[in-house]
Amino acid sequence: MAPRSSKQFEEIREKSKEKLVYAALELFATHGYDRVSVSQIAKHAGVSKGLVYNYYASKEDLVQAIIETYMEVGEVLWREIADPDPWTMMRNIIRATFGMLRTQPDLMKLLTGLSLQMDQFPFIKGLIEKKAEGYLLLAANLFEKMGYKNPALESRVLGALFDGICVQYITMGPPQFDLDSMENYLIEKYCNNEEA
Amino acid sequence: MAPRSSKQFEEIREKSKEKLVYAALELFATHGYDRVSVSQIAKHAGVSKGLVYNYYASKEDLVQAIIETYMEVGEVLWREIADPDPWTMMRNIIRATFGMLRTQPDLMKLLTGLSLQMDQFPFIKGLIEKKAEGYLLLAANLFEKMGYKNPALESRVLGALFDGICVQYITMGPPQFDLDSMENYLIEKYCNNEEA
Amino acid sequence: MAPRSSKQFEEIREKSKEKLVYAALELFATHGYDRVSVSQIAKHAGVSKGLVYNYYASKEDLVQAIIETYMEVGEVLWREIADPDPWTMMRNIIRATFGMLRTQPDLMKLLTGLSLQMDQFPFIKGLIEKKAEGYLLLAANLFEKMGYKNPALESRVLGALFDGICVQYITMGPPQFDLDSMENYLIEKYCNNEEA
Amino acid sequence: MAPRSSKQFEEIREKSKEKLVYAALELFATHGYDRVSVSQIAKHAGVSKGLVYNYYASKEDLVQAIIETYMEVGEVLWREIADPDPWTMMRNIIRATFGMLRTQPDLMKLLTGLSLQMDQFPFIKGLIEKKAEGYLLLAANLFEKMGYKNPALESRVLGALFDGICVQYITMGPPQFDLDSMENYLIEKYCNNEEA
DNA sequence: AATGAATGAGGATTCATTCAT
DNA sequence: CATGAATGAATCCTCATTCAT
Repeated sequence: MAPRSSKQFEEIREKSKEKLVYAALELFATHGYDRVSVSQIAKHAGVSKGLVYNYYASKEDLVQAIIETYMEVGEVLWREIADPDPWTMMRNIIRATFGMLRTQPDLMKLLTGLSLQMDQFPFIKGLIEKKAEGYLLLAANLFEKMGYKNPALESRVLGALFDGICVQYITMGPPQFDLDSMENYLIEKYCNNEEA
Repeated sequence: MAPRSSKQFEEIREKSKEKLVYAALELFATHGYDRVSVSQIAKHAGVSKGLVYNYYASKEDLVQAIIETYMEVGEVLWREIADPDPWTMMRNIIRATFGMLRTQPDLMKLLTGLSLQMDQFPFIKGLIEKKAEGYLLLAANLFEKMGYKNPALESRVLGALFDGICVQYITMGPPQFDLDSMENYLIEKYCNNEEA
Repeated sequence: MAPRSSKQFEEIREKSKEKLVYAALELFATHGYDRVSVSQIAKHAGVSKGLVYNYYASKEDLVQAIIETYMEVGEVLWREIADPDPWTMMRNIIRATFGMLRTQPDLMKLLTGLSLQMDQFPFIKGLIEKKAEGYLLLAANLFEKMGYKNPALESRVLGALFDGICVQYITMGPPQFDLDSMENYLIEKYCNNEEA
Repeated sequence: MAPRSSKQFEEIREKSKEKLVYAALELFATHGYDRVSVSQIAKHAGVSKGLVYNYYASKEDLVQAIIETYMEVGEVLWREIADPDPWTMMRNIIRATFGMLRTQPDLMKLLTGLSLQMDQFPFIKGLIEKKAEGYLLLAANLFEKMGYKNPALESRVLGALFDGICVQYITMGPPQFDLDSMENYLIEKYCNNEEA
């Protein structure tokens, strides 16, 4: 039997890792990090418990990998945001945020849960802080261009609103919480040139 | 030699329970329900592990007791809300909400964390749903009186904003997140008769 | 208030002890010594947990007291056994044995259970051995007078039969296991002069 | 480097389970189910505490497995019982019963102990009842063929005798309680064609 | 690369027992 | 005499992690 090429090995590795990351995200989001055992994850992913430790040094390492993996996926949405017109750019931001919620609800749920336990997960702390800072600067700048009186505060309000929508969407779910109307409302409110 | 009177016992009981509930709330809020052991709670409260089970049938029973205890405390703030003028009443609601956050940040943190695991804590589910429903009706009614076009949606937005403020205040803390300016902003925005 | 006389105290003591012993026997027999907690016993007896330790040094001390108390009660049945005629005396023994089962089923159940754990309850070991020895001598002597070929063996057989009846009566209970017909059968079989 | 084959795993599993079941039976029989901790069992078996739970969901699950395992072993003795001649068949039954006691004294002890706590161990209840019913029918039928006047009662008596012999053999042990002479006595008494 | 047997620290819970009043 | 609050050792069980194959 010819030895597998290293490329083949790489493929196998990636496939297993993907299965694991996906299964873990699903379980973590549904039941919470601490209520899910590594065994459960392995079983859900259809691999052996030991394999998890072939790829990830620890359970905590695994969450970190999950978050990095899926954040990356989500970040694509943020790349197309820039626009010379602040109202248009604001609309892009809102669209990206809601898009994130729609395409990655599990990731958002996991992140929200972990962010409440930041002292237990140091890597989360850094990540969240960096994101928040970036968003705040960006949004404040936009609000300023749009002529708002207190851009810093305004961007905080919008940030809080995004978080709140996330929490409610997570806890109440689609049937009761309607993302679409909320999104339209925000776009109408924040992206209308006449408002200023 | 005479046995203690039942009043004496009652006092002792209450004192111990208070110590426990207080210590547990603090730890749960800081580290999350699943990361705190009953031993840690007992040690933090300065009593023995076994005593916890003299008063609470289980760890879950304890959280429930915590929530009931401190909810009651917080609910006082909501009793003085009613007012014939909708703008005044809205201001009272905002004040009560922020008051809650200021006086019971630990409770809010605990509640937020648990609400993300509602399926694991059935009693939370009921509690949150009831609260949310009550708030939504009340706020929608108010917004209608204030002449808003879409009162139902508007009340959802404000609700999400409250949740978001809660999350941000919890995760970022007082130095970085300024409750006061946020409160003033909201009052100005929502409770100004001229807006309509 | 005049101090209670020591006689009154004695009466109170006896009443409490009786309540405890009775409650404990009932629970031990139903659920087994190790499955019953001192708290349960106290509650079942309607007294406080602490009182148990006023009267008995330990849980084990309590079982011992139970057994002694109720053995004494049962032993009355064995005092009237003697009779010059061996067939009559044998009938008296059988009657006494079945009487014991009928009047003290709980005691018998407790004893049977504990006798299987003799190494854990040393006092039981002594007690059982003494009883057995006494019975074996008595019965062998009787069987000899009645003309049986192998009185020692015969008395062992009857002893085993008594034990087995006890076990079956305990496990299957009155509706399915009929003590009366069994008793009559034994009397007919063993106490009939003509058999020899 | 290659993962073990499932056959290898099976062997390892079976070996560990056997060690556990054997160690547990020994301890349960000697000290009683409730007096033996899972740790003790693991230590006695020479494995870790955690391994017990790899194979058995709970301590109760373990007893059940023990009983099933060893019952099976014992039941071989009962397969060769059938015989057209009722006296011969009766002798086979007696032999099988005593054989059980001789080869599986620990199992018999465990079963006897648990049968006194049937309400705590539902699976025992079913098992015992089924066995008893089967035996009673079989024996009654035999006694009828042998011409006994009251076959049902007679089979109950013999059943009780078996139980009693079991209890006595268990509590007194081989030196004092002689199984052989008892067995011979019963065979002589019950399996002699002339008696009828 | 993949498996699952094995480990043991740690967690929730129970309970006999003590003791101040 | 009587109470029940308080203790902590011991128990059952879970689970992250290691490792031989």
